[in-house]
Amino acid sequence: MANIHDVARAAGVSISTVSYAISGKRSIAATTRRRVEEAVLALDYRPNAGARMLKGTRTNLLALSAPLHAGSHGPAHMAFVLAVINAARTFDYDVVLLTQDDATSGLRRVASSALVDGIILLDVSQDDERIELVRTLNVPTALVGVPRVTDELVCVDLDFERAAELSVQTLAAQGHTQIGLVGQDPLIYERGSNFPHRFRAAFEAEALRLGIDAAFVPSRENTASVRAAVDELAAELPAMTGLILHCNEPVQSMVLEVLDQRGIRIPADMSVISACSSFDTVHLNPPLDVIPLPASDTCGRAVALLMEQLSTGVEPRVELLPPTLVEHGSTAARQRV
Amino acid sequence: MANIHDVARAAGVSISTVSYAISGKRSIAATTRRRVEEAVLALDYRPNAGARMLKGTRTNLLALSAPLHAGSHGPAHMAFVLAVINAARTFDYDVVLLTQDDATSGLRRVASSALVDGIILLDVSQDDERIELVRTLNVPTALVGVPRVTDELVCVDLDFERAAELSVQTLAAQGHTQIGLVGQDPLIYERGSNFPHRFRAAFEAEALRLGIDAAFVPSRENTASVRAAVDELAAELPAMTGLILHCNEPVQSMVLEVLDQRGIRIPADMSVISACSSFDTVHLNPPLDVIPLPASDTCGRAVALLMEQLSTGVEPRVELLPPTLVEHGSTAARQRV
DNA sequence: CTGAAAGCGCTTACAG
DNA sequence: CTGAAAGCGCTTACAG
Repeated sequence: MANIHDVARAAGVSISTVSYAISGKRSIAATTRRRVEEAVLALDYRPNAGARMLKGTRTNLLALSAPLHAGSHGPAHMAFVLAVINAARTFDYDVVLLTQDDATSGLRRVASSALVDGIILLDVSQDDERIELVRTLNVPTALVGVPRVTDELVCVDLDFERAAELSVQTLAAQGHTQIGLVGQDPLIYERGSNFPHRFRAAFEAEALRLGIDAAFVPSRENTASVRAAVDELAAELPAMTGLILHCNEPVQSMVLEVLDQRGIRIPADMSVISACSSFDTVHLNPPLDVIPLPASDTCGRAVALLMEQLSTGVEPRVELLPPTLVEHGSTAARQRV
Repeated sequence: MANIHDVARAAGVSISTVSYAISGKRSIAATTRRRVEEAVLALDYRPNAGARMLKGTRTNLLALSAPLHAGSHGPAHMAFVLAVINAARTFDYDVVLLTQDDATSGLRRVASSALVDGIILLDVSQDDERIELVRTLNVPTALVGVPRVTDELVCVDLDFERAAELSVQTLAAQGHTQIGLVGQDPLIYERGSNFPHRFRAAFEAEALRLGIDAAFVPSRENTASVRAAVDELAAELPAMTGLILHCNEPVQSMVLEVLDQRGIRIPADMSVISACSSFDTVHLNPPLDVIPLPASDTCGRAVALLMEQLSTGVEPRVELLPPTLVEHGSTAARQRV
């Protein structure tokens, strides 16, 4: 593999000129620059990553902590990982993926060996063990998700409270007076993941505020559990005509299947909103109105804030992205009976 | 962050002694070693990753190329990524995950900057563009999957041909004479992914050899497509009593749902085998006999062979792991009518 | 059993 | 506009 000396020799310049020509950190005569560029191309030169790291500038590597928990949903998980990697690449960063159960030891390892310039934490729970660690690590960090205590942290997430309110308001404005919510796997609530709680609490508060009868049930990812969940909602809310789905893709799909089996038509008999979904709801049958959870937006913003920390610095903050509702015809004004 | 000089000072030894005490590459007096270990612990010292890389020994980083294609199945994909990371960690390696569409540029980047010691290629297609690249890169590489031309490559995979034969043989031995195969998403066949073709071809060849009537249909991941697939098989094989599922988890689940709706009981009316599945089929309803596709085995073996290349060297080879059948009661001898 | 020193390949003040 | 040189933090022959 060619090194900077090879390039310098080929271009007939010193190694500092090569370095500056590549980094652009000082002005170079146009002809010199061209000669260097040609040599770089001819030798397929790329600066040695270790040497760059050692000089203490940038490693161009960031750590992505994405532990896989019980109840996590593979595709959604993957979507966030991909979103972080794509965002990182736009800043010329590569990503070291840490997934081991023992999340803190991996972070400690890559941070204290100065392997990475920064850290992205995914799937943050309310009392996440990683929070305390990154406080001590002194490595720039951005979280996707909001823990209970956010002091000194940079956090990005969809505004789940607003999303819940928007869901309820939309259905309430259409005249629905009994609204059900199918939630995530119970495991996810138990583990202290923050967004399901935030969504559920805001759902119930907003329903109360608007005088809506509301009921919530979690559901596991299997047909029996989904069927039981739907039946439980129907029992609690006999006149339910509005349904909010805050669960993963297979569960949403199963809910629609169960409604179909029960002869419940969408939106004639039931208005359905898919809330905070990181997949495309037009592939569902029928396509669902959706408040998207855009992995690329939240992760992109988190990566951007991380990059800002590396350069200019960033004040600690919690950024909540405003939810929007995209209609696909699965809600309608309530039929008067 | 403490460096090796800090540790040397704290332990009252030279930096070379610190280095050797940590690496164990030469014998050290027990008391000296203890002093060094204490200093390392006290200062929370970890060698600088860049400096290690620069010395040209090991970066302790490997690149995982896992492009996400149309038709890829999220959870299965994730399972393989996780399996590689877990295996890498057992060798004290971290993983840089490359997922961009432009797979070759990422590999070129991390390889020629000497960021990684080796490369794992996932989801290899028959004429994968990455193959030619890694041949020129001169970086140890192991593939999970088998391309059309395997010269000079180290490849690991489940033996899909044997798996197909084992599926057919098992059902044939039970007296089934008409056997259907539900395959992957058509996109996956079009893209030239190798294992679906290998499985399908071996399925048809083995059926022919045993005098079994066989039919194959691909299926997309939606209920309508699955229903159509099942009906097509039933039309082609009116006396079908054996069914092999070589498709992702949701599709397998939908097939079972459709069979249930059609009043077809498992295994009384239909013996079903889940082939090369990377998920747990006991959660299906009913649980299915399965030939597992153990991501941890194939990926673990690929990583192990990569590590061998880094030390002793490895002859190019194609290692096909033998399939096994795990019974869960979804097959039975054919009912004579 | 241990230490002094070279050198990995860069980046960046320092000089001109 | 360009070059010579220091130095980042290690590992590893070389010496003793």
